[in-house]
Amino acid sequence: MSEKNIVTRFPPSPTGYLHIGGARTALFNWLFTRQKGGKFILRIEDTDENRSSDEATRAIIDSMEWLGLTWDEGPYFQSRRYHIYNKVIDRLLTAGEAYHCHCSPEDLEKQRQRARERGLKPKYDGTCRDLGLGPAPGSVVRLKIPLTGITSFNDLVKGPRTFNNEELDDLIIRRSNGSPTYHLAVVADDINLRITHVIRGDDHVNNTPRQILIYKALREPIPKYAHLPMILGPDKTRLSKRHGAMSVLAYRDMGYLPHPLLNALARLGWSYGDQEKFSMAELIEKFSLNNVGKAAGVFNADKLLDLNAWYIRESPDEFLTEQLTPFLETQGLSSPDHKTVRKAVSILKVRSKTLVEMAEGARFCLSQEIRYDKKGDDKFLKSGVVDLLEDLNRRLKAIPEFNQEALEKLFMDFLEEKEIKLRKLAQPLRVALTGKTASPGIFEVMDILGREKVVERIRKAVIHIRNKEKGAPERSEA
RNA sequence: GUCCCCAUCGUCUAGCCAGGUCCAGGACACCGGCCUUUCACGCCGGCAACACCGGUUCAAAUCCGGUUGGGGACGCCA
Repeated sequence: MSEKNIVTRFPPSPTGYLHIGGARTALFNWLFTRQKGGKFILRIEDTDENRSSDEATRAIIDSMEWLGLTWDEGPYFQSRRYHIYNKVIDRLLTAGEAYHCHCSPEDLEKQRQRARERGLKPKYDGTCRDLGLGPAPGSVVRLKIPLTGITSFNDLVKGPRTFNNEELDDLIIRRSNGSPTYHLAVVADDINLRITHVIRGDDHVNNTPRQILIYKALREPIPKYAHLPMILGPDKTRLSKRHGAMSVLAYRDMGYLPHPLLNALARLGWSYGDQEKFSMAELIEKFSLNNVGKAAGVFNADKLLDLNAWYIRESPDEFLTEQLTPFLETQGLSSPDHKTVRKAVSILKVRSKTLVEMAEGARFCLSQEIRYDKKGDDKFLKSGVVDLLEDLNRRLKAIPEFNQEALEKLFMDFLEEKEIKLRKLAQPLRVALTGKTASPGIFEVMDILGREKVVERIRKAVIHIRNKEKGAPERSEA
């Protein structure tokens, strides 16, 4: 098979948001396909009307778009393709590969119960298999699975797999309400869309022989399979809602960039020697199913955070400024002053692990009012620094140029004259200007605020200290 | 219960297929130190694993068997 003809698909069911497990499956399909120059298809498996929703579909598509996992065809919706499935089921019926079954759900439950009691695998006992029954209200269609023999395939991740057909039972392919079941719809669609490689979660390994048997009954070529190990929660159990923020959109809203998320996901299960960081181009170039591990893994949120911080540090200011905009808005800090935002980004990016943090960090220069942190207020805004601050303010008003270079010079002279260390002045000043004890460098802070705001905030801090002392006489120093 | 699969630091993993170069390497986290105007960044150092038991072999993280632990499948869900 020419690699150019490779076709893969990502088939989420819209029963909830896209979580990181699904995102990783999508990513691996996407990387594999982009590397080979093939076609990647998005297909929405919404045959379960009760559990599917438009919101979920929307969330999945938004997630894929945000991640940049572009698809070449689709999205196809299974709910609109019943004609395809019906045709396939009829073909199976006509060929004698499938049959009508009149057993009721209650009968089946009893059968399963009995099998369990005898220590056997619960499966359908084949009551209607050779009865030659026709369709009837409440009846279903089942596939005739070979009673003996084996079904095997070579998994691109896990190696050769072989299953005894005796372990399988005659699966239902058409429900009593006429709709196709999952296995039938998947196979019919994969045939229809000419899928060549099925890359999916580990939980489908045991489904694979059933699906292969449908292909065989149809005499259709069987695709190649690659089963990815599961992603587990921190408690090593299957990922679920109780594991907290696992939705792709939640990561977006927490201020993560798509690239580090993808990078982290890629390294969960796949590796390329000791390399940890990959550009998207490298990921596409270096990805290989051969290097996907077999063991399930736990998603390492700390590592993602570190990666995110690293990508923020490395990203161009302009790009980050753009990315930051929605986060400023949600914090009520939106500013038309693009230059200030960009300047803030440039000094904040080295100390922001997420865009949320960055937006928070930009507060001091985008908000008119600042509030003093209790801790910083108590510790640094004390009467002892009033003279210092007032003196400093006089000089700040007087210098001709208000920029970092001039400020550093002014401070050097000032500190020498007062015979104090910079830290002695920087911390109270930092609290006065930003409200916090931690911020970018004090000269950067002053530079970005500009003379007017700096002078004003120092003035306010002095007033604040005086009021404080007046209201509650200072206790003896500890 | 039945069947299938998996197993290296707390976590992600390299090494395993082609046994010796591994008293096991990297990353995150954590703990020290340096730098320093705070917070970060950066740099240096540290802690920490071959699940267990047998076998094969001159030699096993690597091959084989079993035990234990974990996961998955067994739906008219996907």
